[in-house]
Amino acid sequence: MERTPSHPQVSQFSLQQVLEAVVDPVRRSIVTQLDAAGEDIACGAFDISVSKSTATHHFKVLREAGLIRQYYVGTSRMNALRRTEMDRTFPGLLDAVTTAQAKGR
Amino acid sequence: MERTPSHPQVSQFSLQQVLEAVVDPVRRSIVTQLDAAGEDIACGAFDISVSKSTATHHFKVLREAGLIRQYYVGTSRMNALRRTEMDRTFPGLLDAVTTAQAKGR
DNA sequence: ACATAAGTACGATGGACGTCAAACTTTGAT
DNA sequence: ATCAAAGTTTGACGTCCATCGTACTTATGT
Repeated sequence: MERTPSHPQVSQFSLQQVLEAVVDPVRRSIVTQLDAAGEDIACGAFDISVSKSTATHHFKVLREAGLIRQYYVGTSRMNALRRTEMDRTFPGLLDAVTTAQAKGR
Repeated sequence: MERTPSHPQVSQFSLQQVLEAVVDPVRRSIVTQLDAAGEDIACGAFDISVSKSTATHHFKVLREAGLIRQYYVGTSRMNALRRTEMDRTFPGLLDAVTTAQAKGR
C-alpha cells in the first residue's frame, strides 16, 4: 500500500485529464459531495454505489487529474478538494460542474 | 440523408451529455474552432484529423448534446455554436473549456 | 445527362474503461 | 497476539466508443 501517493503539480494539470475525470458520474458525484461538504471526507464516507476496489480506482483518477488531494489518517484515507488550484488553472470549470449538478442536471 | 436534423431543446440539455461531448479532443477542437471563428463553419472547412465518416459522427454527438446547430446550405452542412443557450444552461462551462484550450492546456 | 462535391449510413474492428471478486497490507482496538 | 476496519492491488470481463472503408444520397456545375 503506497502511503504517500503522488499528486500532480498545478503546472501539470491538463484540461483533457480533468474532463476525463469529471465525465464519469461516480467521480463527478465524489467531487460534488466534497464541494458541498466544505470539508475533507474519508473514502468510505462517500455515498457511492460501487465496490471498494472500483472506488479506489475513481479516487486515483481524481487524484492524478489534480482534483483531489489524499492523505492518511490512521487507516482512513482522507480526500480534499483542490479547489483553489483548480480555479486558478481552469477558471469557472469546477463551478460550472458543481452548480449544474446541484440544479439537478 | 436527413435534411432537417433534430436539435434538443434547452430544457433537454444534460450536463452528462455535454461533458461526454467535450471530453473528446476532436470534438473539443471543433467547438474551439467555432468559438474562435465567431461565425458558422461548414463541416468540411474544419481543421480535423479524422475521416469524413468519423467527422460526421462527431458532429452528430455535438448536435445531440446541444452544443451546435446544423443546417444545410447547398451540399454543405453549416455548423453554429449554440453559445447563448449553453451559457444560460451551464454558466461558465463553455468559457472554461475554450479559454483553457486557447491557453494551450 | 453526367460528373463532381459534400456529407450520411452502415457494418466491422480495436482499444480503452468501468466494474467486480479475491487476496493482500496497514493500522487501530480488544 | 488477535481481530476487525479501511483501502489497495491484481487480474479478468463486458461494454462502449472512436475509427475507418465502402456504398449511398443529395445538390451543384458543366
